[in-house]
Amino acid sequence: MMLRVTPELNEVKDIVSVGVRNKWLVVLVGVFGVNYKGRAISELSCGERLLIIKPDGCVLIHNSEGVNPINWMREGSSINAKLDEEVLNIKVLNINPREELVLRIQKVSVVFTNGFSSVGELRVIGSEADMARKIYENPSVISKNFKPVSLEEQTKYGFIDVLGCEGEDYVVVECKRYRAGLSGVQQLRRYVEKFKKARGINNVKGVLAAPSITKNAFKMLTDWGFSYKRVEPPMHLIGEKTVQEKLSKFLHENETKN
Amino acid sequence: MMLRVTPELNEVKDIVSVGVRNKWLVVLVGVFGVNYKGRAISELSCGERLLIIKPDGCVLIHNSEGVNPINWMREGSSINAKLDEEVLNIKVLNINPREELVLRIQKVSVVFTNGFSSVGELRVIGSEADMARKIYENPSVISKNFKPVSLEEQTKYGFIDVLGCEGEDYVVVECKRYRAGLSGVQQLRRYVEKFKKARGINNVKGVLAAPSITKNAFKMLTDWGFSYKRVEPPMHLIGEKTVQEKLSKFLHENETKN
DNA sequence: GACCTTAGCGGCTGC
DNA sequence: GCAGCCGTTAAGGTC
Repeated sequence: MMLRVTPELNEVKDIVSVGVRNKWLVVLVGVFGVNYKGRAISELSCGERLLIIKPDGCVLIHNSEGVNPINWMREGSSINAKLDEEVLNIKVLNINPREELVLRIQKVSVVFTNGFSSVGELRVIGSEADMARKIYENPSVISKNFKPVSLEEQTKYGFIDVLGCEGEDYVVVECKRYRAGLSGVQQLRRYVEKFKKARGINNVKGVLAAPSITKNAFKMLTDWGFSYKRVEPPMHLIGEKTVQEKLSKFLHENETKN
Repeated sequence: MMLRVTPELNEVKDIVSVGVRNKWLVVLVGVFGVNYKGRAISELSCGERLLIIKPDGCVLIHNSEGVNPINWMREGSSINAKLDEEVLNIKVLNINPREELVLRIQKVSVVFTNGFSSVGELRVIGSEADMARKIYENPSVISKNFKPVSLEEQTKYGFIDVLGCEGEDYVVVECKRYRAGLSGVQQLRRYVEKFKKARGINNVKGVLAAPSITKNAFKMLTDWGFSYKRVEPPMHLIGEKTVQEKLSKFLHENETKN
């Protein structure tokens, strides 16, 4: 590990270079400005910021606020530090897409680099796919006679979350985890139209399943003859205990399956 | 500033607490696992990771790879560190939406906290709005007779990027900065239909302007009687010099306007 | 590789 | 506050 507090810029250059060459993690707090040219152009004037260079070569520049970086480069970039007079210039290059980031570092309060390799797996439950699965397993939330047929069925025009039957009719279900908006209604419309055309039939219903729906979306939906079904997503404001039980259950099931 | 290398966990607790209380930046590299409960549920097993707590209270947990954090909490969270036996537990709470993040820290290689306040402004050019402006100012990229009427008409009939006329007809233009897909076609369709209905007219054309278009999207577009116009976005693979000129020009114009 | 989708999307703008 | 939508969107899956 290498670490310096309020270092000279040539020391910073060395630490950054070593970190990058060894594919270590580099963290730097200092005063610098940033220029980006690539998919867009941006100019960020000088200020105190946090620079992170990860082992995979991606670069993050963070402000004092917010979850997202104010500037960044994706993995696989080439990184080069050069001391020009009173400024340490770090140039980050990517090909495909061709883009370039230049940092003009004036002052550094801390910099360090260290070997860094994350292991460990992230497991998430509560996605939209989980919601479709919930409907597939509890078809009565759509209607008494709804019989699900397929889940996440791929078509040329996107994939249908749940497809099923209701008596003589087909039913296409589009799920939204949160309040459904216009685009969800249009997705549903697209799937229903394509399904009708592909099968040469007309008895296809469309259902939008979501915990709630915007006013405009509801109007559009009913204008087109579709219907809305209120369905709570798998993880909507459920209490501590339930969550714990669900998580344990999920993890257990997952482990026994593998 | 406070900084420690391979500290004891009680020292870590103190540094984190001081940093959070003072609304400083906190950076920590160590071995820990993470549990999240809120909009979804996730479990991240133990591994070496980077923790950042920003002055605004948002929390980022980064892996050795990728631009995005593997776990995070948005600003305004309450943060509490507690030492339980051999583990330092940091609990982060947010209300609205109610969510909770728990870190189980086992080992720390570096931790520091420091005052941190970013100033400086980010200016970006090359967005979709810039593309609409480009079309508005160079209407011939749509067609010889195209006469733009309004730009980013964001309220009346939806967010129409560019609205214009072509002889007797109205033309609705939807822009995409990158290869246009199905959703872009649907947006266009929605705007055209809305516009027709609002005006009670039928002579409305729809044009999708983008550097390229997917095969399916093109089929859908033509099926519905709309057309595609290849338009390069403002910043597509342009050379160094051009970029510099554009940026200077843009900045200059912007400054003289203000 | 093209294509389509979701995301604990984030963030912004307009009402 | 809601609603709609862009993003240097990113990341993941299927065909």
